Amino acid sequence: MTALPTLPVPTDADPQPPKRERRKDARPSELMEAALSLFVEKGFAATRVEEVAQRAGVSKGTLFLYFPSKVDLFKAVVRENIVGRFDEWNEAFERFEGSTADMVRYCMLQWWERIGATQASGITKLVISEASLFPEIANFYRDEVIEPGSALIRRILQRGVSRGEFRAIDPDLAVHSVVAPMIFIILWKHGMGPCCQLSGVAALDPLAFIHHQADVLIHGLSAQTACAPSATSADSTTLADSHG
Amino acid sequence: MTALPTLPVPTDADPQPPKRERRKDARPSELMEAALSLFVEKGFAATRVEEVAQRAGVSKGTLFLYFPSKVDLFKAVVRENIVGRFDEWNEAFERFEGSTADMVRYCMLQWWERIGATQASGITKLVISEASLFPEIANFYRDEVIEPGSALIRRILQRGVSRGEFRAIDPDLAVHSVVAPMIFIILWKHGMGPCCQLSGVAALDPLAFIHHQADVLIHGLSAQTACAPSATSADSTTLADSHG
Amino acid sequence: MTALPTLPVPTDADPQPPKRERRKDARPSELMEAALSLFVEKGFAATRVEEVAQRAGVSKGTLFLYFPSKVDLFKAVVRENIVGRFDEWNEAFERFEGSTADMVRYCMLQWWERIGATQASGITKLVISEASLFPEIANFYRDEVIEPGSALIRRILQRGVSRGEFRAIDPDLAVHSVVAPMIFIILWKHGMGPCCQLSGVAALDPLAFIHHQADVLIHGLSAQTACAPSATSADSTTLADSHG
Amino acid sequence: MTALPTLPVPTDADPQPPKRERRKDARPSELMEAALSLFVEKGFAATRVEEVAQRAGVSKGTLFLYFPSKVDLFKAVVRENIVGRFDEWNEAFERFEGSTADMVRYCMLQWWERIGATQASGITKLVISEASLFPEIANFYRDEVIEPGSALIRRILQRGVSRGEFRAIDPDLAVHSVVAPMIFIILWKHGMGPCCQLSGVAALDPLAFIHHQADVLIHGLSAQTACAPSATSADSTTLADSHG
DNA sequence: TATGAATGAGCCTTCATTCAT
DNA sequence: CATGAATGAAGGCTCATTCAT
Repeated sequence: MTALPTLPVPTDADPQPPKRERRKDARPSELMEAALSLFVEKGFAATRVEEVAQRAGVSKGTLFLYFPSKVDLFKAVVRENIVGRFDEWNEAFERFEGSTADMVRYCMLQWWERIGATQASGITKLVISEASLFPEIANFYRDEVIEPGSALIRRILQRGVSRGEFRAIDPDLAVHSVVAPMIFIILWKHGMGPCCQLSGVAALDPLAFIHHQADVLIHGLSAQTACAPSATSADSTTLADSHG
Repeated sequence: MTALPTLPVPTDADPQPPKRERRKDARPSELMEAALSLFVEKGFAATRVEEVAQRAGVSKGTLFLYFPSKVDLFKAVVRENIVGRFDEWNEAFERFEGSTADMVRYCMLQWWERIGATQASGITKLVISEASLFPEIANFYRDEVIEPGSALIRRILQRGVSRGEFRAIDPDLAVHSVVAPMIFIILWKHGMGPCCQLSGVAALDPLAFIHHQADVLIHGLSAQTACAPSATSADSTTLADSHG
Repeated sequence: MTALPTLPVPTDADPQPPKRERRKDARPSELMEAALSLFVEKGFAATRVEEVAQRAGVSKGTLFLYFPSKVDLFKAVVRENIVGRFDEWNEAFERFEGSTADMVRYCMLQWWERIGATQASGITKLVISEASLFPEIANFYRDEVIEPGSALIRRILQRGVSRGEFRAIDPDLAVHSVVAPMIFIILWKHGMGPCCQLSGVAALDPLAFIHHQADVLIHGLSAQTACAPSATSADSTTLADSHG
Repeated sequence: MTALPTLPVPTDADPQPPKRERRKDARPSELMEAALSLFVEKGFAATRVEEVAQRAGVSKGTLFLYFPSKVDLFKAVVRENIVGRFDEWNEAFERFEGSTADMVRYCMLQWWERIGATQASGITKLVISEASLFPEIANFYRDEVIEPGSALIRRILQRGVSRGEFRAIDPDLAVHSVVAPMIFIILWKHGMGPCCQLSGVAALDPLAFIHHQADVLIHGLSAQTACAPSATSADSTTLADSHG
């Protein structure tokens, strides 16, 4: 501790002018990464391109060297983060030999690992939030993500029904039962979560919730249930209607 | 299940449009109504105050007579439309004598009738989408809606567990199982739905889905299930890991 | 001269903040007038909208209240200053009973009074200079100004030929002989003139030149010329060709 | 008229394009050539340096290796292309022994061949269009081209008057009568012509017009005219006034 | 010397907000 | 109170110019 280093200690205010680096290959992904986090955080309109450039460590002009416009940047971010993992998952589905219940749980966990827990989940939040402003994006997302994703889940559920593991539920409705918790997690993660401290009941541990939800779902779809809910269901519907 | 609240429900939208007789008392709410639909549709940033004024049938200047700024208008819209019906619903819960399964279903249907199917559902979409830009609003929403709502649902689920109707699930997690489909419905209704034609698997009939989801949920939570999912759960985790 | 006025002498730096005046009707023409002079002076691209607004005594935003874009402002300026005086002139032509020589001179002088000497002449300079950037404008100008103007002049010249006052010249070529000096005057007036002091031979007195040119033109077209230029013409052509 | 200058005229454009062998000596002129055509076509402001570089087959950076700035490039282009052939033409004038009428026609045709029909004519268009933005250029052009050119034409006309071939016109005014059609041709060629199809009366055949204009001019200036235009002139002025 | 990625000042345009009427 | 013309700060985008390679 006696001999203090006399090397010029870098002060907070960086004295050297920002080096003008030439890194053509790295720029687009750097910019998209910066854009992704800002878009997710603040929405499309409230994100300024200069801020994106700043976060990527380049100037405003550089951004426009790689993306013709802010909208194009947005589209690129969406495209980049939507990797068609459905082929891979479809293949896994074909080879899978265990119970459909296991398959459902496996699917949800995989989704969490590959999508939910990553930055890519921000895209979903983004698309849902800005859908009305970018119908083109929304349609693109529907075609590339929603439809194939739903189709895969539907096939899994259908398998369960066909093999007598699941009750004879409407697969089109059941698909949403699988998707809903995922959307829920994403929105909590990117919407309410970061900005207001959610404690107690409102707090959300994504992985725990996924496991729980898988349990509930599998139980709920299972053919081996003793109770007969149909009568109750009819009653409550009547009740509801009487109030409508 | 017998005694259902038949309180006179105040309809939100005044049926006769008072075009001629324009009381200034009505202005704020007319403006907020116009603002709500635009905010929900286009988000905060993309909504222009002039458009709000136009839709409310007044001039741009008049809007600022009632709301000091666009942000204040936004906050007022959210505050005004966040109606906690939880007192009413808590009361109904206390008086309810039927099965907890019925109560869960009843709850979800009521939510759909009173919130989900109305303009009020837009508020949720709004708050979730804009939460990061308005932490104050997010906190307010958490305190006024999320916390009391979650508490109510938690009490219902707890009742089921206590009375032996439901398995011994973690009520804090199960709450999300009830909320997730509602959030999902809202976001589909206000996000993807209006702007891109969702067909086939992706299409969503809210009421049908609520009924389906109630079935799945009640089955999934029911104590009368024969199968033991714990072992399966362990297996599938292993599977997931081996595949990851 | 003894009692000096003690009224507050307005200093150069206007102390009162620029009054916010409401003059909706006057704005467009004020803006177009300011724009005309600036466009003529500096060209379209080099003229900044802020400068136009400033010269018109309004803010930048106000300009866009009346003209959707800079291009639209430009188009409006052109349209506004292109007054079809051709109907009036055509009518005068029909009623004219004097010699065609008088008619030609009258035409040129009228042009100078009504167009050449006014701001409107700047439009021609503008259109010619920026034609390639605004083909739409150029076509518009051709249809609305060049074609009808040429047609009128052609009719006048044709009258001279028909009545034996003028030689049997090609009217289509002769039209340009009338137009060329006008264009020349305009370009000198708005191009070289204002920015470089032209003295001696290069100086240009528009009215004197018009009178002179009318003389030359009338003499040149006149049927009562003794000399025979055809032979000379042929010779010189041969000469020119031998050099080409 | 007999002895015409048969000097070997240096052709401007190198016929064989040296694509392969790119000497750096050629760069500046290649760049200026590219710049000239673009400046003429689109004006100074609307021409992008990158486009100039591209057309010259080099990169943007290279351009700035030879010209410090866009303005400097512009000035260089103008300076380089302003060729005063007045020494040559003055010499030809001294030696000329034919009629002044022939000399006038010869002059105009020579101008067309050497200037009007070549790229060089674009310079005039350029200078006139951009004069107000570049007063320095305008003054330079006046000194190098306008003044000597006018002086030459003035001497020719003066010769005609002195020898009794022409009437006693004001030579300073008559100079413009010679110049005006040339300016007119240039502006039509580079301004309206390329961007809007001019048909019928508005169409312009430069060479035919030059011949026609030479005829008219020579007739108009000729001393052998019988009619007395002065009285007519006075009348028409009165007419104009009474109509104005 | 030549390149072209990077820069940033400057421009057009929008829109929340103000204020004279 | 109501209006809507006027304002000006702010943001998207361009392009002349610089500089590391």
